[in-house]
Amino acid sequence: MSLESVPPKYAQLVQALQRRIESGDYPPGSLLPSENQLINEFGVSRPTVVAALRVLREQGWIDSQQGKGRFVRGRPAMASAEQPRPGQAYLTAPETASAGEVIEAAAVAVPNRIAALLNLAPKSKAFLRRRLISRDGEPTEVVSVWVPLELSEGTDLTSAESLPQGLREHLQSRKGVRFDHIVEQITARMPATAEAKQLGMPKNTPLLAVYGAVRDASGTALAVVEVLLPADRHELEDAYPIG
Amino acid sequence: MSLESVPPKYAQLVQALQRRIESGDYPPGSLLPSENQLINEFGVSRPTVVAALRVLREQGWIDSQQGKGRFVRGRPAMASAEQPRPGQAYLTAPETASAGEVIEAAAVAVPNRIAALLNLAPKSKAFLRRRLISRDGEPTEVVSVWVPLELSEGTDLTSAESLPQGLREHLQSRKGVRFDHIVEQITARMPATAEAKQLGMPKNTPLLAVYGAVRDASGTALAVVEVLLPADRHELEDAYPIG
DNA sequence: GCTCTAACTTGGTAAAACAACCTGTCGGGT
DNA sequence: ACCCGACAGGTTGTTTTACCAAGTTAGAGC
Repeated sequence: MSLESVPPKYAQLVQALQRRIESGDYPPGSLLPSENQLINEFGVSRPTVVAALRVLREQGWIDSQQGKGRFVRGRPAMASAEQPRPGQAYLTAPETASAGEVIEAAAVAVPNRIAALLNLAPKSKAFLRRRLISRDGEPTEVVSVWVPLELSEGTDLTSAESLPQGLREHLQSRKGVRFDHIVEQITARMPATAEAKQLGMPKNTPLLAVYGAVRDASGTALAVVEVLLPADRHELEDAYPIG
Repeated sequence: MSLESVPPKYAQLVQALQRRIESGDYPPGSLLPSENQLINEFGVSRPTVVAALRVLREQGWIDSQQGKGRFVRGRPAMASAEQPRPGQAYLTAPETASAGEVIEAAAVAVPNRIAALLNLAPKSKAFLRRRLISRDGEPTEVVSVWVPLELSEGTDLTSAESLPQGLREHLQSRKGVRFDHIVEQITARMPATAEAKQLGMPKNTPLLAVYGAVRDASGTALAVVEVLLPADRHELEDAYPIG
């Protein structure tokens, strides 16, 4: 039997048109062939053509205007720039992917900001796992993860060793929770003396602080990751389409 | 004549189902009525039902599984957090939407960072429009927009008055350029003495700086917006789905 | 208890029709 | 000659009917 399940026709059409746009066959700003032309050329029905063009429009490759036609926008610059957001890498990638040492792994009373993000009462406890990340032998970032106590039970988070598995996979397989989205807060403050010393930074330069609250689809907070970066050595970069 | 253009049927169905999910009529985890049930209840055809359910799935309201049915996930926590990103509001909304005064509007030599984002030679000139934004009578942010000289010609950017139109619409109608996406950089630094005075902030608290480079679909830089926020009074918040 | 089938589900394709919108052209009028 | 409206022909947007394919489940029959 043919195990090579062919992709649906509309998906093939999407790929064919993407190739033509990328190759310059359909340059940006030009008018795409009309629906009828595509029907004749590819030998498919109109719903199939429309389904393919809908995908392209939703992905940002083309614009459509009723009565005029569909215009090529070019390869969506976003598609390539899908690099992980600041804190996200530390949630999905295994700890062994980044050089660093675990400097704290225990249940502690949570700071106010973390309590708010986790929907916990102030001064209640949560499990904290904090690592000092190094690049080229120099300490560069402090990454902390707070997890509610009931979620940390039965996991390997207490280990002082680097986890060979990403936090996301670990919690998903052990506790059956599903990460859905992240609410991110970015702020800046001056470093405490101990922090400046840990990071080897001058104590008169600010610290960029990124807080990422991980939630499931219903909005329940599952974990909070905090990334502290010396602002003189790091920036946050990101790209997104305009509505 | 009836000016109240009715929304398409599939859009009405989307709204109806969203209301039922939000009201708890279709609780998260439950099975949505099958396509045939919805066809009978709403008196529409199957493609219409499928179109509505496709929108709901793409927006994250439901999950679908072939052979079993469609499961309610709940209101996507993202939908509400679709507020504009930090710098974006100043590009689309008219200046009159935010209280503030124009404190600079002239062609100036661009700083290095701006030159890099605009793909200009260092020390070349660009048009700068800078405003001091106030909330509740207190100055809170400095918003600067750099536009290449050739794009600023023939526009109202030189006016000291607040523009009644958004920068996006203005440049789009006057110069025919299309905003496509934004590359955003976030960093922190200490304020200059003049900046601290302008913003009425203590000079030992850091300044959050957001740089948004607006580009068209081909990646050509069209403008750069810089937002300066005192870190003790403002934070950046954002939400995004996990890949 | 086991298997197999029937009946359900969603996914995909085809053919047809109408509506809304844009852009020319061809008039008639000034 | 010029301007302006009507109109025809193109485009995309929406809706309907119909059929087949693939995955899941439950019950009939062994």
